[in-house]
Amino acid sequence: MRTMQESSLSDLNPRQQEAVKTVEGPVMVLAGPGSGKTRVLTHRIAHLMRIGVPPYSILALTFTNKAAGEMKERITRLVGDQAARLWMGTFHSLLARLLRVECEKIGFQKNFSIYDAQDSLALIKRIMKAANIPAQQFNPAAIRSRISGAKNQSLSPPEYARLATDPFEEKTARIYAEYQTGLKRQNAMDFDDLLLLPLELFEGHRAVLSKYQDRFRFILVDEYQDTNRVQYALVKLLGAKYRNVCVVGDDAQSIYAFRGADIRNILDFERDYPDAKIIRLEQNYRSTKTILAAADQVIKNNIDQMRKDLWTSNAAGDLITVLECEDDRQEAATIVSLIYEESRKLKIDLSGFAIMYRTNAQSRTLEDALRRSGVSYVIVGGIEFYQRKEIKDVLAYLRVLANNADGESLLRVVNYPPRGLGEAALNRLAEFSSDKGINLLDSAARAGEIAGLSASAKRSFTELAALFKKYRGLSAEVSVSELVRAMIDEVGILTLLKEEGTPESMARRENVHELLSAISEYADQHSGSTLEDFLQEVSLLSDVDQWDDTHAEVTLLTLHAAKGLEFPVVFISGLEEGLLPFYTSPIGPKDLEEERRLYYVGVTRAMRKLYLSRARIRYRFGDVTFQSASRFLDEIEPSLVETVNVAGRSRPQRRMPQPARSQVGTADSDSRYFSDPPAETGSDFDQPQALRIGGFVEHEIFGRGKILDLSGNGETLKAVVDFPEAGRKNLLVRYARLKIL
DNA sequence: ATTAGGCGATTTTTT
DNA sequence: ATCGCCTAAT
Repeated sequence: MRTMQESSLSDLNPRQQEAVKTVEGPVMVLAGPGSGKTRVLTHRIAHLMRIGVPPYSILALTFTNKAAGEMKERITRLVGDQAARLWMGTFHSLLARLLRVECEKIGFQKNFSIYDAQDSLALIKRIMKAANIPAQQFNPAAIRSRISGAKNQSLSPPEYARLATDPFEEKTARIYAEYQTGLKRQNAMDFDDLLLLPLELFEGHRAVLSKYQDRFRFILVDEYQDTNRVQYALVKLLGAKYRNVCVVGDDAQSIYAFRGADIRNILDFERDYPDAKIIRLEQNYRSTKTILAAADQVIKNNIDQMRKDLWTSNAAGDLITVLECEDDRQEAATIVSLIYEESRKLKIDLSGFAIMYRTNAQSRTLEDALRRSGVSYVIVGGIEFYQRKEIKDVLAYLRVLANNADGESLLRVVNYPPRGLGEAALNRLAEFSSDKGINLLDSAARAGEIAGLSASAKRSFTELAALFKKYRGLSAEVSVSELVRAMIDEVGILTLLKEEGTPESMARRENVHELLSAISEYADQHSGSTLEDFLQEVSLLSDVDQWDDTHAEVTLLTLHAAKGLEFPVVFISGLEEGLLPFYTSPIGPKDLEEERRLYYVGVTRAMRKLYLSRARIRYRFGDVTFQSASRFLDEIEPSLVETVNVAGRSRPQRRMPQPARSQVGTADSDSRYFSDPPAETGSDFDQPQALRIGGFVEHEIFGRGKILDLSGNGETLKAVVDFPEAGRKNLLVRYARLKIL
């Protein structure tokens, strides 16, 4: 859609124009996939500004920061630089911004920390340990997700406790209560609090609410189908005075019920605003007739939906191709060879291709095949930069610096680098801190008073506390990036990693350097910004936000991450019962419908060509499993589909057109797309790329090495490899990402 | 009392 | 690959 002109309203169809021009009063836009929803939103905002609405009176809530950034760019092209003053971003990031200003009214300090799921889980585990609740019996992760669920429905701990029926819920209720006080004590909020606390703020302080109601006279919400009840309540409150609320969404693309998204939000909109104008966008500009028809055949199996009649004037296009493969490796290899083929046929570069899957675990096999063939790719999500351990360690230091009360972050780094502070010493510290009612860092500063600590532990604690005090004092004098560099230098993380001297530690060191540059860059680009600003920004980055789509690379992503995106050619892999739809026990109708919507989202990402693939044998949870075809494959009429039985071919390479095996002169001679034929698994001698003792492999970090021994098989296959550079390593083949030479 | 190193379990989707 | 948990070494 980016290619379309954006300059004039006359390029919009009548429905879109209506959605743009109806600026007064409540509006709900039901926008089918590819119906130009983003264009409508950008034009609507530009239109508001053109008729004299100041940018800071417009609140535009998007699903990702990336979407907000792109939209801002497009609005800038329409109306100029004043677009920069729009309040546009995710619920989480805009409300975090609002809380920075207002949080003291609800008992937080402005420098509050934002805890991600990992931080929350650490806190929950700590609480459970202190309360002697066995983690084997009560899974901390399950408890965390229950607590999050409760918060998404804005149930307070006492309310949740009242509703608890079984022992698990009773335990959860108790932990939930302690969790909330723990967060507050540490001046920290989790993701859910970023929504919930503003709601409490508005409900408890009508003057504050009134201020923001007057401020945000025009409210727009994108991806409305995936908002939860708290978000719904926030929009309702903020919009109550002027009622200029415009929500845009598609019930058929609601895929976050597991996270609290509530379809009632769409239905209740009509109830809350009986005079709401409902506008349907049903013309699709994205996909071929074939793809759109298939999508419609899929979604009409859902009973729970608002029917839409989507149509397109695009060409009929190619049939949808279903690939039936022997196993997951063959599936991956087939996809790779088809990418090669299609990119030549359609004359598009690798950025036009996406491979989608239901679970992150599926990416590994696909990555292997891509890497073997020298096809460059990016993964959206997975282990991203800001999730890496060394990055989180450095950020934890910065978070304590910004917010001394942040105990979770302090505990993360209290003994990294090793300072001789183990469990026993930390227990004493925690005890002291709760006795005195002061935070952990202040307790550390007074470690001398703590009975039962060794002299060396006392010294370590006070030195650590002094370190934070010193840099806190410096923060007024030097720039953020100087401050951070000096502190990390003194802490000695870089030296520690250097001394370790392994290739992994060198890579980690690189990452830390990269983080330091990122901070400098941020400080340069945002003059007057503080450490808190930077930390807030990185805490709220989503997977898609971190996706750099400027390179010619194949994109790998989950179906969830694919929302809002489009690609000329889409592969959806793993169309198997249990995987897509995903289930481990018999699936209920509600869950099945959500799985179907997820599938629908994937199908409707495709512009020109859609491939659906499945494998008969898949390695899952360390076992070989026999997979049957997904019921979703049967939901598309046979007339729209051609089925290729890759597995059944005696010589798969014969029919599946192959690029030359030698990587000589294709048109784009500098990119080596392909080096191996699709793997035929099952027999012993057809695996030239199999690991064998005495063979050579290459590891991303360790470099080249020789295989000394192999043991186990399948998921548990282990290899002993001698690397001249890095020494002898015991590797789990499944994770080591070895390239066979 | 702390730490390093080995072993087993673990994977639905995520702001 | 990473985490928690265990044991042996310091």
